[in-house]
Amino acid sequence: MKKSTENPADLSARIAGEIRDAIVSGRLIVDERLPSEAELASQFDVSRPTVREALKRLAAQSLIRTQRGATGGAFVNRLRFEDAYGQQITTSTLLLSMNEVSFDVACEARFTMERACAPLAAERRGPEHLARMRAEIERQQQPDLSDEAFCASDVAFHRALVDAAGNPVLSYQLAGAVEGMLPLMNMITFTARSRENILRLHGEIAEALERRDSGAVIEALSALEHYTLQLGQQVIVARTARQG
Amino acid sequence: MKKSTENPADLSARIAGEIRDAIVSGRLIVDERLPSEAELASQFDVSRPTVREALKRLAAQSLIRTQRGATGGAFVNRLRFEDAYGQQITTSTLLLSMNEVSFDVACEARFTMERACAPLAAERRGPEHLARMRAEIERQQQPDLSDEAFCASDVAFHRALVDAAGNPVLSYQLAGAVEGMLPLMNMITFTARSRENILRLHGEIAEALERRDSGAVIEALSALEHYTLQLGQQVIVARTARQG
DNA sequence: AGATTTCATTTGTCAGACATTTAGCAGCAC
DNA sequence: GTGCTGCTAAATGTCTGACAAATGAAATCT
Repeated sequence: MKKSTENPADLSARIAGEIRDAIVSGRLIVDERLPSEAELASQFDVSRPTVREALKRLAAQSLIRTQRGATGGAFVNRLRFEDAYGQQITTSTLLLSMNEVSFDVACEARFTMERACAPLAAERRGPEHLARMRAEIERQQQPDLSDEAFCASDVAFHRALVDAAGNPVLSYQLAGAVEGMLPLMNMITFTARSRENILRLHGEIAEALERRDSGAVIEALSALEHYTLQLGQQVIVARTARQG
Repeated sequence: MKKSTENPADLSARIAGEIRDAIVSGRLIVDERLPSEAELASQFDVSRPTVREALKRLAAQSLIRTQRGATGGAFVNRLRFEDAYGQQITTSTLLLSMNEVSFDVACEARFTMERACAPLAAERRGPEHLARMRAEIERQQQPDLSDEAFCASDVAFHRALVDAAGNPVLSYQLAGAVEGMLPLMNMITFTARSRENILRLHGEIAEALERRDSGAVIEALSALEHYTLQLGQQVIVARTARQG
């Protein structure tokens, strides 16, 4: 009952773990101030640099924030979605880029979840969501758009679709799944023809959402999944050829 | 173009950011060894403790691992799902427990994603998944089971369902959504009657999955969502009453 | 009373040292 | 030559002590 994690870890990791447990279990509540570094050092019977390493670990996970000065110190951070987004995206990106996950699997997961959002989005979408989607469609029509900008706009489009579901947890999960695929998507060369195909499907999605026709949204998303998979295959082939 | 993050941050945060960018962008590849702490200190023109704080930040995100000894050092870590799970669960748990997300919203997100797994699971489920689910159902029937153990078994049951979809990214996302709700679920007092209801639905899910009837799985999951929401409401009421 | 100064507290950073771990090499015995 | 032993060097882990910078609050002056 004394130490939650296994023994032979680094001191700073152990201390970070103990404080993390205290936060997650609720023994330390939001905005509560932790003891000063010197006090923690004496409590855990270690030096201040060791305590600092532990605190930096927690700061990296956005569990605490620090403040300098007389009334400063380390405070339990109220985890915000923006903070969680960043970590989620970093993690997803790495899982993909390190080949731990294939493009196909990531693609399937992404569109599976996105389709799951369709019924909610069809029910709850507001005019602002339609406007955002239409704006991105318009941008995607500009012929002098770079491939990277096209990808970014594509992400924004799907982001609007997911946000229309009105559930921040879904938005958060999808952010990782969609933006994590960005690096690979950015390797795709979008021909005029492929842009045309994508644009047509985006248009269908927007229209279906306006009609609150979730079935049509799902259908268009499935078509888009199939097409994205095709485009992704080309990148995979090119990449493995270069590596081999 | 020189520094990706804003200027007035801590040195250790800036250094961690630069190394993180190098990893995410692929300039540092998996299992590559970073320069020693002393070399990094001289490269960034800071002291070794500062470098160490930066490295601990990265270690907290499982981006690097360190090894002591002659050929030791910091190595770019191949991010594994197990590592990602832990962080995902911690993050989800905190988002919920800090009231940043309501139980209803989390519940909706969870079951929405879980239903999305149903078609894949119905198609790909193997005997081992059915066996795991049946084992958990059996455990849940034991009348002397504590509420916490019942919850844990419930999580394991749904975990098996999601794993049956055969997509590790979905498993990863759902792990956060489901296990993040555990602390709140653990506050529920499961009466004999509520256990009976849940067990019946679990049985329906397992049977439907065996028949590869995704429609029936989705139906049972929706019923379970509705019932979970009811149980959750009681907890919310109790909690706000205690706080107010 | 209000403005200014001083001060104590706390985090941020640095320098240097020692402990510990670990791989590789040299040397010795067989 | 082979195999074991011990040494050595390199690297991380930890400690001590110190100073810099920020910041709020108390003390002081006008």
